[in-house]
Amino acid sequence: MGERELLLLGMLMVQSQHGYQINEFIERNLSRVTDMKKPTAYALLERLSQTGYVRVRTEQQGKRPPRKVYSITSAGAILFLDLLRDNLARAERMTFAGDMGLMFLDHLPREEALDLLRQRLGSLDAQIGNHEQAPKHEHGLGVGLALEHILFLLHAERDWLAAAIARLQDTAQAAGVAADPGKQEHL
Amino acid sequence: MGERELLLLGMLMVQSQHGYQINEFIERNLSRVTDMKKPTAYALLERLSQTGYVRVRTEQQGKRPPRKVYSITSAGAILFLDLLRDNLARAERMTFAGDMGLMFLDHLPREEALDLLRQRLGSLDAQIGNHEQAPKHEHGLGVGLALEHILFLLHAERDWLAAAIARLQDTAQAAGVAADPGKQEHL
DNA sequence: GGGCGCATGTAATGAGTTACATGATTGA
DNA sequence: TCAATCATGTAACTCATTACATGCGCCC
Repeated sequence: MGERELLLLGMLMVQSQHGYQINEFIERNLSRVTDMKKPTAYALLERLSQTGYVRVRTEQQGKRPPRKVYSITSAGAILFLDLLRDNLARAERMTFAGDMGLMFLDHLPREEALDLLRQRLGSLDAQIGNHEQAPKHEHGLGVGLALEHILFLLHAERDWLAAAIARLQDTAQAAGVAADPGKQEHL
Repeated sequence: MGERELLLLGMLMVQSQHGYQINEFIERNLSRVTDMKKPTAYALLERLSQTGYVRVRTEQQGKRPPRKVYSITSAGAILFLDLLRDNLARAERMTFAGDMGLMFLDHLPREEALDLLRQRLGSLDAQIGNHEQAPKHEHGLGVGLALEHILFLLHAERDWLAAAIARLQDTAQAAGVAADPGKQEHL
């Protein structure tokens, strides 16, 4: 049981909601913090209700499609706090898909590798721009913190990448064109 | 097709190897960069051989268990370069499980939340220590880069967390004990 | 003789995504 | 009248993990 149920339970701690409403909120306001998709949320809500952590009541407004309104139970509230404590105390291990490429950098001509990394830098800048124009404080303290955290890490990543590119340019000039593929046996 | 096949193909670009050897190397030297498990690697190698990207030959040394030695094919080398270019150029979107907790920070008494975050900080420090004592340059340029990258991000994360804790301590003192849970509707 | 290293996997399970399905209502 | 919004899902699939299975050789 992980972040996703923490998110759902947390939203239900604030107020009872139906699935569509939850998904809307996530898509509109939390798309930068989570990538959970709608069917996942629906399925998880269903499971949480079967395990007694949330309660469901079906509601109908006029002739619109019926809604399933979820409320958190007391067991759910306890679970929420447990998951929350655990999540706050734990530092997730970091591994990045982008590091695989880095490891095999030398299999490409240095100039091409640099071009590709510059593309990476560009798309990183785009992400940062996108984050920065997002409204900062229309959510609570916590959401603001999380958003700020991501933005901070995005900047750190950008800085590192820019520095790495610069270094690689230097060593390329210093060493001539192609590095000698001498010692293998350790990548 | 993602980082994992890039890793396997990359290792076979350097030299032909059998599965056990690959898994050993990953476990010993790349455990900080990837979390791929053995059965996954075996299964992926099998699939790569069925799709023609690698070639297998079975080998026996004395009476030890027979080995399956994998070599990359020309199609595999092309795929490797494609995956590599793609990986280098792309900036992965960042989302962190740890941000879920941050969002719901205010559901805990401020002091407890701070304690938990201090635990997170501690485990972060442990990770950093672990990384720093690892031998730096016994691998190629690329692996060194990747390792350094992770370490850098770990430090950034640590710095941010320490600052966030400090800020939360300040606002806690300034605002008295419990923040007013006034406006809901937006977490 | 007991445990670790070598070397390969299988089976069961879980988590999550994508693409699709349905059907009424509201607004331009 | 046409598209978007509301509201719920299902089915098929992919990807990866965990736990287990097997059996010989080597070293203490």
